[in-house]
Amino acid sequence: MRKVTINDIAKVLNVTPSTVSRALAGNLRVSLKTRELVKAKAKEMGYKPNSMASALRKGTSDTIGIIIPRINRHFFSNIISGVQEVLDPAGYNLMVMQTGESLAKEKKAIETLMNNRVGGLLLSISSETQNGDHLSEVIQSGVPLVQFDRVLSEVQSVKIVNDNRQGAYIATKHLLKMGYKRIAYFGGNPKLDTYINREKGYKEALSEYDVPIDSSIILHDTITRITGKEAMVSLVKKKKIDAVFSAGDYSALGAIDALKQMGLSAPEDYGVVGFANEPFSEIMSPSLSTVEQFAQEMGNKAAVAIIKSIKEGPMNYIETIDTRFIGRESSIKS
Amino acid sequence: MRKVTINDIAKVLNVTPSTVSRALAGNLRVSLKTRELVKAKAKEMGYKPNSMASALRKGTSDTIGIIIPRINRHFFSNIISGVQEVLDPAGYNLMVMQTGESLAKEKKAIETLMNNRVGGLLLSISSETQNGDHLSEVIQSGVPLVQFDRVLSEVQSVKIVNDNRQGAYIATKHLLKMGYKRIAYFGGNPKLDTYINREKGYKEALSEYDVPIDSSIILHDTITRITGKEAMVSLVKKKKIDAVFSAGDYSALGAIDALKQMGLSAPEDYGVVGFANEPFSEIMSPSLSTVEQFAQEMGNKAAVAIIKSIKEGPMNYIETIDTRFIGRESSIKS
DNA sequence: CTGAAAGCGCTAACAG
DNA sequence: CTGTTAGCGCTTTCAG
Repeated sequence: MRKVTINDIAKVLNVTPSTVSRALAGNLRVSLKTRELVKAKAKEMGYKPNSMASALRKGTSDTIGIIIPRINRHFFSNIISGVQEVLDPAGYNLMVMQTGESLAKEKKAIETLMNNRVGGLLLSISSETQNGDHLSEVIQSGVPLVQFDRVLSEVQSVKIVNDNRQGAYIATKHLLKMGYKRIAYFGGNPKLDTYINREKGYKEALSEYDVPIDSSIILHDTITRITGKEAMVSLVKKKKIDAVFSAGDYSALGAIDALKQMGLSAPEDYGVVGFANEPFSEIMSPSLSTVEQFAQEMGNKAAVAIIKSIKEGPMNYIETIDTRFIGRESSIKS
Repeated sequence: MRKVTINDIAKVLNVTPSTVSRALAGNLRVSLKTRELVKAKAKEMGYKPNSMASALRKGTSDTIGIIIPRINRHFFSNIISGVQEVLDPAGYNLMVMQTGESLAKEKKAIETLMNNRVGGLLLSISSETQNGDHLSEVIQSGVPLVQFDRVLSEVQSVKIVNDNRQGAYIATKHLLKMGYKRIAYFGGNPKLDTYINREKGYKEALSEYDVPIDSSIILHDTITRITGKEAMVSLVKKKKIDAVFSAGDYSALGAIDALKQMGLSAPEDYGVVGFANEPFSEIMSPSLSTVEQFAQEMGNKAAVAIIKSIKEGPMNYIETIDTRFIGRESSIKS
């Protein structure tokens, strides 16, 4: 049972393949009558277009590639969801690649996607990625690129990012308003823009409240539950702080683990605020104050941008998405 | 800057495209010397194979399609991760489609994937899907199919499933061992095999302990946090139960919400066990006893199966993955 | 061991 | 409004 092609339809209808192709594409240059005739026959014969053939001929496909560090992270899977929300009705498909935070895998993913002649590329770099050397091929080939969340500022492309500075700023300010004064910062990879900006926002809030910045309570690579817990134990023992703003919910959770273990509690003894609004943050006890990032929205915007770039050619601008502070038990003193 | 093709390389080297093609593919019928020569030249010229052209010619691609209800569910994103773990080193790519639990979208996803001439199809059906009519095209075309987690038993294909019966059985048995006697069941869509089997396991355990099965405390479509909470409130008020085995962690969480709201607690007043080992289940308070499903492993197995089916032709067998019970605070009386 | 030739299925000038 | 022609880039018989 060979697949039916446009040639088969053409023969049956005594027209040429071109006409069938045009009719199927809804080209107005073919008469309404033949258009409908062709479409009906195609359906009747069970015709399925061959995307490969079309893509080969056109030199580009309706598939968009997306590269992310890990798919099983709530934030990223929601972005994907948001991307598909837009791509799907527009007739584009998504090919998903994960880097697992490895630059080598990122390079390979880009290569594979380019070999597949994707119509566009959505990228959130791995934590190992330091520059855009491996993207030159993409740029030169003219395949539109949209970076999101973790972006390389040096690379020309649309960039969709959270306002990490603003999010950290309001979170820290909230702690200050609540009366906490010696607020530690738990950050991630200090080379990533994401964390650089969160630290910036944190410092900005402190300065605004004339709280001196103490580098001994500003910690990097303290972003997991374990490292957050260890850091908290140490800081509490040294009596250095009365609150933590953590650039991630997991390390904030670790901080709360530490408090519980030491017989202390939030918000009474120490204030704790996280970042990301992970699902567990609402459910844990005490519930965790945090900063919500609109992943779905980021996905939507990235998708809209890539479609626009495909249609109108590569663009180059930054779009920033506001975050929202969510006050919960861990930081609100009654 | 046009892309360099196999013809370009052939010209430069004064050989034919066939030879280049063969050399690049590592065909042993071409001399080692030319093979290396071609490869070197290809690299030098920045040759990138065109997957489309190859796929068109061969009639099938190295892309595998996967269809899932929602990507932003911990369970499914972990499956994808597991799938890629295997596909990636084997040289296959993944195209991801979501149905959002809609049959119409599932049909469309299948069509798109078939139009893209995927080499194989991984599928976990939507909750709306009742039969495999829409899969006949896949089966007939000879594209290998592997179903996972939510499967249609009538459809011939490899099927990778959790042992839902066994998971529910051990979870319920655990509650019985802890001394709970009147155990409610919170289930999902009663037409899905997944829930049918969980209910089966639940009943099996009860029978084993000579506990009569009471259909008034067996609830379906009670799988969200909200519905779980409502159901729990109602059952507690009626004094019908002393424990719940919930076929999902969210509804178990809802049950605990209900208890808290009524000034009751687990495990003292009521025992609660969930299913899925969602990340929050460990973090919430009381921590939730639950059944762990090995999503990553399921992904691995599905990927292995699809590769095997691609190489050796469609197969038809069921593979069951054991689940593991995790006892936590919500059900362990001291 | 290499070449010649054909074609996968579709689209897009160009012509009429 | 429709047909002719050519070709996207690659693989694969069939020859030699």
